Amino acid sequence: MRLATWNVNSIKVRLPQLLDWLAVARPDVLCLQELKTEEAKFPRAELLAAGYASAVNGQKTYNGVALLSRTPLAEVTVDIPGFADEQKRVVAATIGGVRVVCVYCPNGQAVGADKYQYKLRWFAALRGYLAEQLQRHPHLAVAGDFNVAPEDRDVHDPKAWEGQVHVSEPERSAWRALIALGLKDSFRLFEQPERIYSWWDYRMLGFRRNAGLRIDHILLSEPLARACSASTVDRAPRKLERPSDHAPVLAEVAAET
DNA sequence: ATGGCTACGATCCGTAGA
Repeated sequence: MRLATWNVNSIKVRLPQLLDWLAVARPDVLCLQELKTEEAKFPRAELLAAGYASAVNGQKTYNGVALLSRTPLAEVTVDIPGFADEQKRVVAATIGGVRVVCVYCPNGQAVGADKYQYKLRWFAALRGYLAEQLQRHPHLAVAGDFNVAPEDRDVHDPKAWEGQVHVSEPERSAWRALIALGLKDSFRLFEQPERIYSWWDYRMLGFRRNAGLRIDHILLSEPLARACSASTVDRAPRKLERPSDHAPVLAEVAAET
């Protein structure tokens, strides 16, 4: 199974690029974030024509997530059960025996802001949810935009970013609490080149300078991690005209798991 | 120099992203 995640920053604007990328990269499953679109306006028919069924948790203007799959999506659920939240950030489904949870974790805005407190509360709720999901589904993948750069090597300029939102210790601690559930960062299962990121600021020629952060991740439960043969970032879509500020992240997991 | 871009939904600016 080729599993991928991509924050498209508006499904409406990025649909042509998404369709092109699906045809070339041919993931089996793709987690999408920041649709910025309600479900009624989600391009379900266009994606179905391209060979992908979808499960959507949409929202107008902000947030919004979807799961795309070449094979049927079963047991679809939305949001984090028991966590009251107006923002549409989670959709999950079972695909080919793998439970896939697509997440768009809060940005946090700035350390100490109300949105930062919300981010930390949200991560605590996510941890509880994933603990329960792991009990039920040993073959669990959690993919999406986590808005956390786990280590300094995931940051283009750690000194400039020190203590800032996305790298602050409480955020990294929340990340490690997910890892402590028994989830593996698929990207770090392998030797990787240095300075690989998944997001670059639109401003300041961020992409050209490779001034980025690695904040989009695919977490795998231990049985899936053992079956994982590769994990990469595909920078190609970020080079196009009018790109998303995020690049897709992929993980290859052997089919028989 | 603490900005710089992009998307959205409201207008011709504010909110949000990271």
